[in-house]
Amino acid sequence: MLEKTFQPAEIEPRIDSEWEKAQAFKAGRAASGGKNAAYAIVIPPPNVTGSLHMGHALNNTLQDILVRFERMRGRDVLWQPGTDHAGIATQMVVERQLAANKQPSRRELGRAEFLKRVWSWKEDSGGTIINQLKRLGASCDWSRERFTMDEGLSKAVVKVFVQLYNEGLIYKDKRLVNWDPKFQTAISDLEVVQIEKHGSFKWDKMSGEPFDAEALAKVLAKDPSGHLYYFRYPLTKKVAGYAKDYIVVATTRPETMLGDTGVAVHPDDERYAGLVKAGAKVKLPLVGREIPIVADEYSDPDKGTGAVKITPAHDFNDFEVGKRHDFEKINVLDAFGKISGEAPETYRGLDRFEARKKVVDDIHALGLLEKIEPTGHTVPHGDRSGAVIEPWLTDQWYVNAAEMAKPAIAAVESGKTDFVPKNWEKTYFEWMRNIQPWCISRQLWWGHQIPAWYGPDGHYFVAATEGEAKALAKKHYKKDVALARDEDVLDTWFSSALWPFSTLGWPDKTPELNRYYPTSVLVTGFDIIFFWVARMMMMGLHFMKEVPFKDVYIHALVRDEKGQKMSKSKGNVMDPLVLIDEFGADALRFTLAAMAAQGRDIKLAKSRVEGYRNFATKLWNASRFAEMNECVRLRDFDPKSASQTFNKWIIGEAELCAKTVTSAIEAYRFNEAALTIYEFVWGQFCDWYLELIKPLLSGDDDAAKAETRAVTAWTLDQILKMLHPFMPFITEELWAHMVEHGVKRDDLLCLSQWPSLDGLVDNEAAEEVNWVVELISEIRSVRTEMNVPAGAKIPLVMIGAGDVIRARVRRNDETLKRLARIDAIDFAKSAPKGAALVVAGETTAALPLAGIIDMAAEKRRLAKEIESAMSDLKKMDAKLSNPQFMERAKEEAIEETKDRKTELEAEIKRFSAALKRLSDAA
RNA sequence: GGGCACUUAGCUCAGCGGUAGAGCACUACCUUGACAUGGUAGGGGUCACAGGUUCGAUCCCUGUAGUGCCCACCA
Repeated sequence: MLEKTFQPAEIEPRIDSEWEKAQAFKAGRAASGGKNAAYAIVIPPPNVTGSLHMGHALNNTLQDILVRFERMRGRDVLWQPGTDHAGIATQMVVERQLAANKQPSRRELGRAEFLKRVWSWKEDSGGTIINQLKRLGASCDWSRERFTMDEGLSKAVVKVFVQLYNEGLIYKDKRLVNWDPKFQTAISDLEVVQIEKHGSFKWDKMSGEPFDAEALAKVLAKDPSGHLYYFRYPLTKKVAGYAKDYIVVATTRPETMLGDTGVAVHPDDERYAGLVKAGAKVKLPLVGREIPIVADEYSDPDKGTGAVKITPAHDFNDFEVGKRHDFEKINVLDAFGKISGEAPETYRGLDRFEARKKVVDDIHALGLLEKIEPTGHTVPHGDRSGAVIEPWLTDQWYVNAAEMAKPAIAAVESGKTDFVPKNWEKTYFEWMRNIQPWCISRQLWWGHQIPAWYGPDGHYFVAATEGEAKALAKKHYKKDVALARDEDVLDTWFSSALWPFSTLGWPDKTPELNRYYPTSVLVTGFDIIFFWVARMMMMGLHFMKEVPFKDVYIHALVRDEKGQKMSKSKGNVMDPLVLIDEFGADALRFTLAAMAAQGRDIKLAKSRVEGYRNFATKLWNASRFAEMNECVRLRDFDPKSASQTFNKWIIGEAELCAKTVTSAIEAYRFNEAALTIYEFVWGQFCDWYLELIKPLLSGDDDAAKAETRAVTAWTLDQILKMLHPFMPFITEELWAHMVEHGVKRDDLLCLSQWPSLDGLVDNEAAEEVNWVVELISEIRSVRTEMNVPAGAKIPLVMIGAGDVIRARVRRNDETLKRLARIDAIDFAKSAPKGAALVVAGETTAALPLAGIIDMAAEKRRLAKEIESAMSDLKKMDAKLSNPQFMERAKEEAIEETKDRKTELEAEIKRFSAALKRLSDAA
């Protein structure tokens, strides 16, 4: 016997271990067939440092639905799992742990020892998220778990790097990068987040406001906070036709002036034309360097003073301007964001923000601070470190992304890869068509070390192994030399970009690679379209000559604990594991699926999860009911053999449900699929079918009873199958449980066959059941309105019933009596006196309640019914009397309107007659 | 500055060219032999606003307002 309540915590681990024992999710189980039989998804590899958050829960629930669905459809499914080494994140975790344990720091340990610690951390605690995914029910082929830094994948990374280098698609360049002074590494454009800063302080020297050093210190204490500082740069000599002996430039980053090597004005800016023509120079305050004033289109006359200071080593635009005018690039910052040796001595070693204060202070002391204006601007921050990013001049490795993007763009244009929903293509194209070189080197230790070796003169050799590099070096130098390997590692996303083929064994020609590439679909959030999807497209097309996936399903984001969308104050930040503990994995999964409408963010309400947990309980109890009534499945039961109306009806409804669910999942409309099965289970199977058949199950018609039991069992089977992708645990449990009582099953539900039902819909049966349902509902409604006690049994009189209705009533006598709480059913030509009227479609009935019911209440009810019907009728009439509607509307729309009109008229007639009778009686 | 969404019941969200839906919350009644994590019956919405297209708009188009996100720029 099933327990009375469904206990997810009790069954989930057991079911999970059964799946594992059976190796149910192993790829290649299904009968082989051609390549079309293969269905593959690679998991977006979570960080090894990660723990399951709502985004993972959603992402993996959707993948699992697809994968379980296709597995049941007989496809050979591979869901490839694994984790990402997550360069910065992991290195940070371990460094923090060292600090917490008062152990030597990373630098004190040295690279080799530190990496040993990271690996040991990874072995000990790197796998938590995998177990959390299992708790969610993710049916990955766990035997194939990969890690981006395992041997095979590292081999792929090296091969890709070397080949791209040899093809000229990877190169080394000295240019400005986004430098993170906290981690002392370069990061890519994508890892920079812009944060708005707004200043508030305003001061203008020309206004004569007093402004002393103390006031200045207060302002500066708040920086960096969005102030624009205007500095006077004195001209080296007076220029005829230019009134002042200085030029004013503005900056939000005063400390960079130490690296200024020019001033630019617009060529058409007449204010400064004389200065440019005269070849004027300024003497850079605090530094003393003489720097030129040049004309450059970059300068915008409408911004600031129209004259802009140029710091080629610390600003992306200035870098370009500097290149055009051959300005010197003076690097005034070091890797830690401190002022470097190239700046005047008094500033050296100061932190950049301390230097900022001192520069402004000193400029002010020199009388060269013209004004301070508040301004709104965005400041780049590292997405991981939160530190203010500095554009910094360094040597880094780059991928020529623009070149590699071309086939990746073409593949989406031609539909080889489709985005679902389609509008994400636009985002993809927009970024891909404006793609910048991808900086792939990181000054970290944890990651794939770049396979480049340097000779004594700095000449470098890119090769898969040190041996090969040595051979190259020998050829170059004509002798053996000592080589030093590049210290840097690759951007984590570099290895992630190879994931769809590296996990399948590439560069070896494995059977898996042949069978499962390209994969069927990638399921991911839009936040990593650029980081990951685009790069997998580029790498996949380049190395496999085929797209990595046919579809990209982009789902909504469940805003995370950072709280931008999910605000902590509202208390709507939720931990999936807590929800699983409380309501079960099935309930959480079902909730996420039901809310996964395309193109919307998901904000989760806990009550929703609770509601779907109740749904699981409902299913559980329906199964209990089946069990109690010995509804055991028959071997080779043929649903077409059913003869009872209710049975024929539910079988047909099951078919309709299965068709809708199937097509919805195929189209990635998860919410539609989930809600369809929900409605079928609760709204039809439980609310009506199980109630309708109770008389049959307790009746004496043994044949009908046997059939009904078989149909109940059969329908429950279809339900368990259809629901399984959404709620794998409870369905698997119920499926297994039935084995004891029914036909023995050899297989797990997850390996059974998806319902493919056809030709089972019986319209006559459906019509009769709909009639029964409507009549019962109407009777109940009238009972409530007439305040008939819920337990009281009352008589029912069918008014003016023809043969069809009489037959129906006879067939459903017990059902009607039971569900509408009726004690006797009679037939009459007209309603007895003092009866309440029941109208169900074309059927009229009466509840003779003389003496029980409140006549005034019944009159009010009838009047209300008439009023509402009249109002609807008016609308129908308006339509039908509109010649343009009759002329242009669709045939069905007109028919529908006419039918409705007829219906309403009949209703009004009946209600009016009833009302008249009541009034006459009174 | 460019782009993409969103605005529907008290809350969280579906939906859709032709009688507005779900979950939760709410009201009344019901411990009826599957289920109180339940049952029955209800209440609650001028589908942000203004125009337009259409026989007909919550749905399509344009605009307005508000909200959110992405990209770029920022002297």
